[in-house]
Amino acid sequence: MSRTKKRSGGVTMDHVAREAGVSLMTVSRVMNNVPGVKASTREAVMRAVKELGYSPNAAARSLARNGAGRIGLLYSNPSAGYLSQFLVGALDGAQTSGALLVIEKCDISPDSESAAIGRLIAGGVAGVILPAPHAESDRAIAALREAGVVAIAVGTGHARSDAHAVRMDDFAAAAEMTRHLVELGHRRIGFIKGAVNQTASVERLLGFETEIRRADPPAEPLVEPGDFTYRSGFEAAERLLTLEHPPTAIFASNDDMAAGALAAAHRRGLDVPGDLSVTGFDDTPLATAVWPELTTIRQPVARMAEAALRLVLQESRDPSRRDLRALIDQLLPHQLIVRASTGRVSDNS
Amino acid sequence: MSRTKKRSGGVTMDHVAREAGVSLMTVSRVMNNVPGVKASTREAVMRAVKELGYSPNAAARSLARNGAGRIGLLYSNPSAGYLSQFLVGALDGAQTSGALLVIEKCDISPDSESAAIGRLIAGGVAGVILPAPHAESDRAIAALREAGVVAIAVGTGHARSDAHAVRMDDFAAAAEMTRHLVELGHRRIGFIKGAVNQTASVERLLGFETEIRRADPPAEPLVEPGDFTYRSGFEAAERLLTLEHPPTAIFASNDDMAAGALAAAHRRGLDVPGDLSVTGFDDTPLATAVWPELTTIRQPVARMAEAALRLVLQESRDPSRRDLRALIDQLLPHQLIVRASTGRVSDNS
DNA sequence: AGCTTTTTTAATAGCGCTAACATCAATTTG
DNA sequence: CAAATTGATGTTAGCGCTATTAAAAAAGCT
Repeated sequence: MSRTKKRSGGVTMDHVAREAGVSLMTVSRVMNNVPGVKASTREAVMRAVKELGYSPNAAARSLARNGAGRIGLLYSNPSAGYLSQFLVGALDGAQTSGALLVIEKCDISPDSESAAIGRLIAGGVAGVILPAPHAESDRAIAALREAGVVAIAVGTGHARSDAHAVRMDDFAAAAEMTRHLVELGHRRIGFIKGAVNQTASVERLLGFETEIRRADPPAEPLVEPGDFTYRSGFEAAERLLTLEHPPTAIFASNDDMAAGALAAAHRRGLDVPGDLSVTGFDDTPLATAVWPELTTIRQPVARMAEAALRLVLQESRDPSRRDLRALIDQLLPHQLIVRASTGRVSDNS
Repeated sequence: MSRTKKRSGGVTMDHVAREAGVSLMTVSRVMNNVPGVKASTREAVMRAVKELGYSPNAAARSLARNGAGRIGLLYSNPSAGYLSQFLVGALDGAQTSGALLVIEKCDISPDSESAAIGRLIAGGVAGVILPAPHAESDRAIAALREAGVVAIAVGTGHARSDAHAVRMDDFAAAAEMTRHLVELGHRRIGFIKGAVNQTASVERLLGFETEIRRADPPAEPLVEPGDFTYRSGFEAAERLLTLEHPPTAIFASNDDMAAGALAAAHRRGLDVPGDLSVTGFDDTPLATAVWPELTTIRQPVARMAEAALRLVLQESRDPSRRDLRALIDQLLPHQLIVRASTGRVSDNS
């Protein structure tokens, strides 16, 4: 008696149905774009929806669909830019497609990963999106497969034989970046590798080496290890810059390491790009938060997340194809972003 | 007939109840820590839960609770570090407390904000968390109030009279940072302001000025405008460093602007911290991704998000207090993080 | 013992939505 | 012209969980 309305602002399908003068089911059909509704009816429903400001209740939908449309996302790497963009993309996609994201955190240890995967499976998700580091985990993917859950690897270096993949062409992008440097006249080029357990790192290195071999006049590659952290980039650059014949350009496998290289150069009093060109990879927010702003490769992270979401949804909808395993490998376009950190090689090197 | 189990991995309360030999409702009570369950029963249920790897279905729970436990989060500012940390904190909290996060994006325009708020309300959330820029929006908070939805402002400069607040003490933190610089011997200190429409910016400036006035021997403040972007920090620093008597330290109101100041200093060939100390604010990942790493204030973003979540949940549970409006203002502790970007003032300045 | 008061447990009715089937008119066909 | 075929909509039965009410068991009182 105290509260007149059960819930403020709770517009349900029932209201819409009444307003449009149709049955509940028709509204559901319209909301899900199911064919077999007369155009005029559909329009009337749409009008009612707009009128009442109705928006479907994701929880109820997920429940009714019995888990289809509920999809998991495993993350571990709160590495600023990447995760943030990825989450935003995924959330966006979830909103649009009416999916329910179940986001599960874990750290890098295999145990923690397994536990998280277990929780996801027990939670009854239809599919799981595995970004960056987890996309390489055979164990995780095997567990998912066994449970009959669709797995999507995002950001791996190449397609997988046991899961769908959404990724970019790391090889081509690295080659493109290398060509950019070669065209600027650089012939002694340092390369800072990424974490070795990620296939994307390998592809980037391969792209670099392949393109270097093509250079005419020939170019000399100077490869240093790294692990995608700022510190490792700093240290690798220090090693490169203290060589007897230091490189005139450094190609770091990601923006964090490029920022480290930048710092190392500045510390030695080198001007970028006057004395040394530096390039990154990924185009995280960091790329434009350092000086000079980094020439880098734009990885369409948000779009990848969205694509992954769509893919899970689509694949989990019809279980028929599940075993035929027409594995999908979706490649998204990247882009070379030339900013202020690269320039023509100077004469006095 | 083809699929033996309705859904792979779908462990429901029913299973747990059967396993533990109790009724469904008892399991629910145990899961929600409702008192009135015999200890031995509770224990048996817990064992069954663990045994079966049961985890409650957030969607179903949200539905059954009729929206209580469904809480909204409005974001707009994909500014890398902050959002990422905030989301992680909120998602974490949601997981623990069994809430269902409804995340809604909008851009900075008032129209877009109103629309997003409208969707949230129509979605029947019990409360809405408003981080950084939206926390200042009177319009948004008014709309929420009117709909009877609990609003929590996060990261404002001071408590609000119309919404609960979760925040840090920007004034005290800025004063603390200023004291740090003064103690290092700096007497000409530049300050780069944050966006003027955020009260936190004002508090930080006030904290700075108050502490400056306390300095003995007296110190001279040099205040420049900024808007929390890297570029504005760069430009403000350029202005400061081209003064006839440039400052020996620059206190930027956030890390992005500090990174800009760092770049400006490097460009002029200044050594940090040898010739110039630079400090940031927030301790975003950027703080450790520049060289030298920034002395800054650690803002417990993730914890703030979690606290906000808890607060919404708690407040929305009993609507009785809703009108008494015992507004809560929860202050979370910050921390001065001293890194390599600040040092004792040099003699030859 | 017989009764009321406290615990503790069980049963029932939805929350908002969708899948699957049922219905009913408007066609088409033998 | 009755029967079979469409196309558009309506009905019914849950999805997994929680609130609420009813019931049973345990404990306290005269």
